[in-house]
This record gives sequence, C-alpha cells and structure tokens, in this order.
Amino acid sequence: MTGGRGRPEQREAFLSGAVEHVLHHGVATLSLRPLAAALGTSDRMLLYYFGTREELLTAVLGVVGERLQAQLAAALPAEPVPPATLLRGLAGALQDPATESPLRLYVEVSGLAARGHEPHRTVAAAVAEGWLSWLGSRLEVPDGERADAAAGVLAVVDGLLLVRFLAPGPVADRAVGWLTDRLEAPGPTTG
Amino acid sequence: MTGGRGRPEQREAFLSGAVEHVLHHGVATLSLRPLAAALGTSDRMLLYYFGTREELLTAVLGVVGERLQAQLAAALPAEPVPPATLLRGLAGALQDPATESPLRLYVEVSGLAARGHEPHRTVAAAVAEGWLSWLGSRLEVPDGERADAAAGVLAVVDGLLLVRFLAPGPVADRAVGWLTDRLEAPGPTTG
DNA sequence: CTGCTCCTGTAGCGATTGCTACACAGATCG
DNA sequence: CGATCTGTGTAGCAATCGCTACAGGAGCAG
Repeated sequence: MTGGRGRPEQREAFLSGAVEHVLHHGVATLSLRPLAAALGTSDRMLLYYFGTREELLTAVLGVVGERLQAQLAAALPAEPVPPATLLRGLAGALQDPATESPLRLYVEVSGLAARGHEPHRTVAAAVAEGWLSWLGSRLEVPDGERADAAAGVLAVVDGLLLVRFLAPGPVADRAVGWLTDRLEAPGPTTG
Repeated sequence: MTGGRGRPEQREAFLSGAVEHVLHHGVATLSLRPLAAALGTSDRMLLYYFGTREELLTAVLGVVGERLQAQLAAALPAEPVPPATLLRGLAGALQDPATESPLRLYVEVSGLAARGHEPHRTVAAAVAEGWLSWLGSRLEVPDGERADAAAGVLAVVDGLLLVRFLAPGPVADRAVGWLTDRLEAPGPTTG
C-alpha cells in the first residue's frame, strides 16, 4: 500500500482540483508538474498524497465516473420507461452543457481503454458496467428482454457520443431523431 | 513543405511497416525510436523521410483509414439494402478478425480526437465523413430519409465498436441482436 | 530539553522525448 | 578531375517525464 498518505482533507482538495483540471485538459497528456502548478503545489506533493501518477489518475477517473452517473440519473425519471423514451431522455441529457466535459472525457478514456492501457481499461469497463445495470433498471421491457435492451441502448448512447464529438453539428441530431423513431416498438403503437 | 524527402520506395516501405506497428501497438504511446527499432532503422531516418512525427502519424492514419474503408466495402454487397440488413452485415464484418486491429485503432484515435488533439481530430473526422457518405450510398431508403438513416447507422456502428472493446463478450452481441430486431422498418412491412 | 512523526520545499536522478548538427560515402554532373 | 546533391550513421541537445533522496519546520510525547 503506497498511496493514501497525508491529511484527508488536503487529499480531497487536491483530488477535486485534479478532477477539474482533467475534465478541462483531458487525460492523454496529463503530467504531474503542470497539474501541480495548476493546483498551486508541486509534483512532490501529489506523489506524497497519491503515491503514484496511476493511483492519482484512478482516483480522478473514479470521481468523474460517479459524478457522471449521478448527473445522468438525476436528469431522468426514476420509474421505468420504454426504450425509445429512455433514449430520448438520454439524448436530451447528453446535450446539457454541464455533462459535456465528463462525457468527452469518457470518450477519451474509452479510446485509451480500447487499446488496453491501464488504468483506463479497468475504469471504463466499470463505468460501462454501471451504466448497463442502471439502464436495465430504467427500462420498461419484459425481463427476458432486459439485458438485450440495456446493451442496445448503451451501444446507441455510446455511438451518439462518438458521433457528437467527431462529426459536425447536425449529424448527431439526425441520428437521434432517426433512431428514436425507429425504436418505437412496432407492435403496440396505436395505428 | 518539410516532409517527403528520400526515395519514394523506401518511404513506402517505412510507411507500411509503420502502419503494421501502429496497428499492433496503438497510437497513444507511439514514439520514434521504438518504431524505428522495430523497422530496423533509426529515428533519424524516419524524420528524414517524413519530416516530422506528426506528418508520419498523419500518413499512417491515412493509410489505415483507406484500408479500413476498403475492407468494409469489400465485405458488403454493393447494391443498396434496407438499414437493418446493412447493419446486420456491418455487425458481421466487424467481427472478422482481420478488421479488429484497424477498428480498435479507429476507436483509439476517435477518443483522442474527441479531446481535439491533432492530427487525430482531422483524421477521425475525415474517416467518419467517408463512412457517412458510404453508408448513405448503400442504404435503401427514401432520399429524404437518407442522411438521417446514414447518421443513425453510423452512430449504431460506432456504439457497437465501443461496447465491443469495453464490455465483456456477450454485451455487444446482445446489442446487435436487439438493435437489428428493432430496426426492421415498421412502416412498409407487409401487415 | 530530546526525540519522534507528519508535512513540505529543494534538488536532482536516470530515462525518454522530438529533433538537429555534422561528417561521410556514393552517385551524378560540369 | 572537382563540385554538388542524396542518403545514412553518430552524437548530442534541450526539454520533459515519473519518481526519490535529503533536509527542515511544526507539532506532540517523554
């Protein structure tokens, strides 16, 4: 056990400062000295409180993941809704400016995770897992279909994120509209 | 114009070697000396032939993007098909082991592009644009719906990629099945 | 007082980064 | 022949990286 020394309040302060910095500047180019300078301290101190760059990064990404899930959960109704409704609500929440930074970071981390780099891989897998179970609990579908529907909605949400950050403006909106139209259950719709 | 010196054939050889190396080791940790060692040369030579690390990277990503689009185009029927059919075909092609490396690299680059880093941003935007128009040309939909449908399919494909590389095995398959079921057009079906 | 532990500042280490200066061999050209 | 251009090897530079060794001030215990 190397990390975790120092006064807990100071560690918390450094941690939340680091979260802000990472949300703003990303994770791919993160290095200790610029981060420490932005926090008004030195790399020496960050290593004292977190032990290792990787442990600091893990802590930061953990905070962002929890914060993101809380934001999305708070922006959506608590009771289960049909897939298309949930997707519409999610698509709306994804446009909230307050969620842009964490979502952009999520995409960035996912890209590094796809290559297998730690700690991104572990963190991204945990976040995806959390979303999956959360989506499952909010979906108004037969139990036998629940896991499939959650996986499908997760894929669509992730795809919308990627498209939103890669392609210019209208493409993501077109995708949302077309997909939600198509995901209205073909059976029980009133003709 | 700094880059592009040296015998073209040697440059081609270095380039395709670099492509293989990047496909295998990713782009986030790419540095000149290890790459040069793997190619049996020196960083000095790579800079002589490509001018700059970034120019080399741009060339590599360009080759991968073209190769990927050619692979996917070759694996799918040339005539337009309904969205669900196209999506099924794409989902199948995405499972081909030969496409895994380029697709994983595409996800990695997209993550870095979402943060705005060059040259990833430009390359990823170009690749997404290419896919978008290619998807549009293969979709059997009314012209008024074409752009929306292409955007929707692109989002789903990108989402499936992310899920496949982040979540353990069955999740991506569940998503494919559920989505293709739901995307069977509810309107023009005989009923 | 002495001693001990906790926190922090300074300095630096070894490794790696992209890139460059310089020398030199061979081909080409006058 | 000399001059010049092209390709390549060697060496190195300034910067940055994560991390560590060491010293010292502050508080508390004996």
